[in-house]
Amino acid sequence: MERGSATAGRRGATIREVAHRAGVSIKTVSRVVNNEPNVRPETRERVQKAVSDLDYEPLPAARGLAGRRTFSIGLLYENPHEFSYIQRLLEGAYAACENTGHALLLRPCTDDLTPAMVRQFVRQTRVDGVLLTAPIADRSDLISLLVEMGIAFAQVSPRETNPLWTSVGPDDAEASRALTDYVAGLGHRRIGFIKGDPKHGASHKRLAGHLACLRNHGLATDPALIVEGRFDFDSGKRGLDALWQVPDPPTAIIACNDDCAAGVVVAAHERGIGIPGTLSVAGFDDSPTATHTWPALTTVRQPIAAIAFRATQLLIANIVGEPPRQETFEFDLVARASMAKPERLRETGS
Amino acid sequence: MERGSATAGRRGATIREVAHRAGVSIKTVSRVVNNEPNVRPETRERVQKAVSDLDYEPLPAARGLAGRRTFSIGLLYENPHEFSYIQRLLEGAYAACENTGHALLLRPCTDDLTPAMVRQFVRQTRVDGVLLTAPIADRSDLISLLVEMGIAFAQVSPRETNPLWTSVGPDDAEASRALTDYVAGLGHRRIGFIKGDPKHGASHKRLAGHLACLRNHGLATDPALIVEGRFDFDSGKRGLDALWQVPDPPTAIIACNDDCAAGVVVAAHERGIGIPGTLSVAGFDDSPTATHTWPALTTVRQPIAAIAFRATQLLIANIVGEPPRQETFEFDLVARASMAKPERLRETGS
DNA sequence: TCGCCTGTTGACAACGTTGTCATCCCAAGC
DNA sequence: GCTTGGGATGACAACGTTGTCAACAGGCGA
Repeated sequence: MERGSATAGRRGATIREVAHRAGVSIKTVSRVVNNEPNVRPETRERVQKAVSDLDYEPLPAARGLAGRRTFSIGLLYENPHEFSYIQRLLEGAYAACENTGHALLLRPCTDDLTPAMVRQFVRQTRVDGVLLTAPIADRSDLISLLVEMGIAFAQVSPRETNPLWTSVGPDDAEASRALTDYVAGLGHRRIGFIKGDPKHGASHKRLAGHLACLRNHGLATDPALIVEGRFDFDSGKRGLDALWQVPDPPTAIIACNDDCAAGVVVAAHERGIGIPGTLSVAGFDDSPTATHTWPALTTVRQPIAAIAFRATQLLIANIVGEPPRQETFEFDLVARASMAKPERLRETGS
Repeated sequence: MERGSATAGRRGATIREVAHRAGVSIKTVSRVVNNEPNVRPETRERVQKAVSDLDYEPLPAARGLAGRRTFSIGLLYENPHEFSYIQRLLEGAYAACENTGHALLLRPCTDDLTPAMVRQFVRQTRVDGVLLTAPIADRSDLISLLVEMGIAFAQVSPRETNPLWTSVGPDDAEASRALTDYVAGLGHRRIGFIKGDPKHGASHKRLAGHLACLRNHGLATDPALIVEGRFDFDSGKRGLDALWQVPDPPTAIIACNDDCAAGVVVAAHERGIGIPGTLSVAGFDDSPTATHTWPALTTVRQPIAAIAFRATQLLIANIVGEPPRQETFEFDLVARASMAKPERLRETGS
């Protein structure tokens, strides 16, 4: 029935527990943790061992209160008028936070976000909840970790929804179906499809929607017309190269997103393929890129900012005890000049 | 010599002072501030008046410590491999924060960030310092506010540096001079220039560098060749339209950034102007756009992430008492297919 | 009239850390 | 041997808020 070490369980060790284990006062632990001078190397080492043994991480709130420092800095920036996927995400999430007085802490990463990194982020910042954006939203290792840590989270555009967790996303399968339906409706019979990064749930849903729609139209699904890709410009160029080697090449290509579609457009220009005369092209997202190619891209607009806003709202609600919810957002088909009837039809049609 | 109201000065009112002024206990203030039930409407109103009179804002650290909630949520996201200006900024700033255990709090905004909004952000989050990114970096009203509040800040890519404040940015004037030098070196004599948004310091520095270089080359500076613009695609299209109406149109156009240059390229395509045959085009930034146009853009690469990283480092150093510093970063000229010798020269030259 | 319940309010103890200051110890200088 | 000084350490009081629980007032039914 000790004083300090009573709450060693879920909530993480306190400075008192570290001090007890190292056989020093809490002040000395504080000195070691803050790299202050005047601690015997031997003592320092002993404290450091206790710190790592107990996986101690100082509580920012306590530090801030006692030390009159928050260890946080603000980043003010002005969004340009047209902005990228991630900026739209931040915009929506920030707006939701602003309404409720919550702060938004970023954790950008490149490919290899490990559970250990997420764990450290959560332990260090002590955020109340976490927003998991695609493709991270589908990382089951991270989800298990958060569940285990008891941290609320919300998935933005996950591959699969789960009634246990809150998630918000576009209806990618339906959007893809609508786009393919539009393309087939123009008279295209051989439609190429460039897949997205398999890490993203959207890639699979868009492919599924596409295939389902082809079946509805009674069109054969030639496997040669479905090629690998990523959500970037280069994969679009490679995609066109691959599709143009097919004996009977497509008259239209649906790329996994606008950046990829832009790659198709540029690669087509390089080969002297007329757009939309010889080849029609479409993308997804209605990103700035979509109107910056020549000709401008037919695409599907997803309300990313609104999705992030809603996900953040639901996350905050979940933190204060509301049950998790799953929501889906509407999309808009945006027809532009990159997509037209196939040449044969146009010649005979009018 | 009262207990609670001794520190009413700089640091902001505490709950105790509000309670004293409203003639209630601190607990009742807490209830009102947190919208808890069971407070007489009359009492609630009295407290609210005291809150606004004293401009009271609860201290997040104290709240977090007492209430076991941080009122903050984390946003995890994966940067695509090529990313925009702001994403590069965030990337650099986050990396610097990560090294020191600081948290990064966002404050995105659209055009109209007022001092009141910044004040509220700082009061609410209690950040130790603020990163001011272009174009906000040049807002003297915001700078005065921060100085007055005693909040450390660092400017990223400001128009002017000041030995009193820390600032980090690219050498825009020199970069612009180098680019114009390169263009003139190819033999272009009539060079169009599309200005950037006048809110950005970079716009002025780039124009100044351009003009200085023209003088060096002994080229006349035809005012008709300098047109207004913004840092976006549409202003590039408008810029080309304007420059193409000049009696003796330019053989090369330098746009304020890559998005703008992309607009020039697309507008040129629409008019059937060959690039780089009839018209050469260059941009600034080496953004993803630069390689997504056809042909790819000659541009100047600025190490935005590195700049943001360094600015954040210096800001944190400044917070702990280091003197402010001003630093400038190197640039790289990136030559691509959108820029070549003017046609006349090429015909006679080889 | 007496309880009892419910709505309102406040006193006080956390919360986990850092700042301040006192104490102790040891080596160096006289 | 005694003093002095400084490095190492700890006791204790903040820091500003929320949670807990007790106290109190007033309305209502018995």
